[in-house]
Amino acid sequence: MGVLTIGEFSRLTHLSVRTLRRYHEAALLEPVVVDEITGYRYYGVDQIPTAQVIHRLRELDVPLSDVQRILRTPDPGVRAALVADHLQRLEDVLDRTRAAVVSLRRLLRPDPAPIAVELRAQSARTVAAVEAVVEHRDVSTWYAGAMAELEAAIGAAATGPPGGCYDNALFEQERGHALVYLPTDAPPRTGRVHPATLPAAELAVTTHVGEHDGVEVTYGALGTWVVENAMSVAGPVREVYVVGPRDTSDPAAWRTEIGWPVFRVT
Amino acid sequence: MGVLTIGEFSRLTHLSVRTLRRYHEAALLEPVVVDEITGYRYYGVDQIPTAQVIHRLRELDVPLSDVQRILRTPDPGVRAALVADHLQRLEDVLDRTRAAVVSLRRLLRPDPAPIAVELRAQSARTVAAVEAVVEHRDVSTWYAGAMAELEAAIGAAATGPPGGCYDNALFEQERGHALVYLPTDAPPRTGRVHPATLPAAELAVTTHVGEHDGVEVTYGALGTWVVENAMSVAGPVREVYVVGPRDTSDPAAWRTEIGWPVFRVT
DNA sequence: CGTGGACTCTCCCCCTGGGAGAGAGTCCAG
DNA sequence: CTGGACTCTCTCCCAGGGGGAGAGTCCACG
Repeated sequence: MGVLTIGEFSRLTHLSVRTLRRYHEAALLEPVVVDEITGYRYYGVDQIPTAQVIHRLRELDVPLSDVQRILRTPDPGVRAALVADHLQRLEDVLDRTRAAVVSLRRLLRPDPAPIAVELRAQSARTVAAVEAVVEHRDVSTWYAGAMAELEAAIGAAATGPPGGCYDNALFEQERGHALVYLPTDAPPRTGRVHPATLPAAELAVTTHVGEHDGVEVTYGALGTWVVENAMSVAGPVREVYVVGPRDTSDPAAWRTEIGWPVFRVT
Repeated sequence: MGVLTIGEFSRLTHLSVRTLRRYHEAALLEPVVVDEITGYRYYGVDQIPTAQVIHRLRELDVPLSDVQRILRTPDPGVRAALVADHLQRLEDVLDRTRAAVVSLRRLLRPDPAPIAVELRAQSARTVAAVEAVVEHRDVSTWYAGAMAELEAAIGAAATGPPGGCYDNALFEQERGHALVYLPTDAPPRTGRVHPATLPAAELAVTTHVGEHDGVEVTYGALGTWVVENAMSVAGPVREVYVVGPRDTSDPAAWRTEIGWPVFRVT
């Protein structure tokens, strides 16, 4: 009478018995009754909607811990916000997927267009910057926010195109230090914006043309050039968005200057 | 000279040292030289593009084994086909994601609209069918192909709307048996199309209105009804696409009849 | 009132694709 | 020649399950 064995509940919810046991263990979906002697789990019909919510969230790759947090939230408004948050994250994943596809297509094209590389002794410069340790997957969101803040603080007082400086760890591991800047004569200190000094460095510089998504391919070509010219790379890479979405909405016209700190090897 | 330690190669490719070691172990990306005494790995500059391809494929969640297959394929055409295959799979994932979002929104709506359920003693019927054991994620693709084949074989001779019969395992585990059919008087046997008999069953039937994506919610409601009426569910579920994309392109008008085999419990 | 088959329990090991750290060995520039 | 940076292998950990073994339980039918 309204009480179901795990097998019945499994059939009704399209969740496997094993998965239900795991959800019990994770305190995500607890049976209404657990027989103390036999250990048998018994579920109630009213748990079906909850099970379905879990099922859908899992299909969206929401971690179990976050599912739990969502379920434990009583306020429907807050709950909807949490879900919306995850949907936003899904959007980001989608963006990265698109970027990877673009890169991949470029990589599979048989013509490795030669690139022009220039060695440049970059002296130190002070700029208005926003910096943080960010997750790799959040970079694009973070960049948008940081750049908006910079634009608001500097705006027309910028003395050149924006740029960024990204730690290697950001690419290799899940998180790393990132800094974006706008050059200006008197960097203010408001909100996250503050003055920062980009240290002097010997840079190998090349220009990537087109959407930013395919930039990894150019990185590879630049790296190859560096090695073949008896040098090695170091330090955080630098990018200057010479022509970007600020300037034109046509991605094909975008130009990104990539600078990689190098040092001569014997 | 053109030979890089793992650390240098890591910096150039934006793959972590650990990951490079794993790719070596998996025979995905083997260093050009491995020092027999020290075990040090040394990579060549010419391996950078390969590393980048791996990196992008992994971002698209292509399993390492498939990455290996792609890399081992010498013919660029075949290779492009393999990649296209994975991009298709990505599309499917996207579809499922969309479906999950739709379901989720429906689930989070506070009004659980009551459903009309009818108990029906369905007698056995013979139909023209296509059946297979399919992966859950491939269901939609498979369905489209199977239904196209059925339409080609039966076409106007169909005596009713198409339907399907899906094993529980298809939902609970990763794969399961699926059957789609078109009713007709004299089922032919061509290609994958063959006559099949849907066994007699006592069905609890309800109608799901709207896109098929939200159907799981209706399943839950139907299951609840069944249990609350002192019955239990069994066997593979049956769906009849009473009004579907065959009939109108307006998803809001689609009607799917869901039939769940039931039996009375004492 | 048995009993047999279906169901369920727990426990352990497996998978993928990594991350973290220990402890020892190696490379090379100053 | 020495110290610091780098690299080696090894083991353990994570999520989110799948698979199976071996034992215990439930229940309908005879």
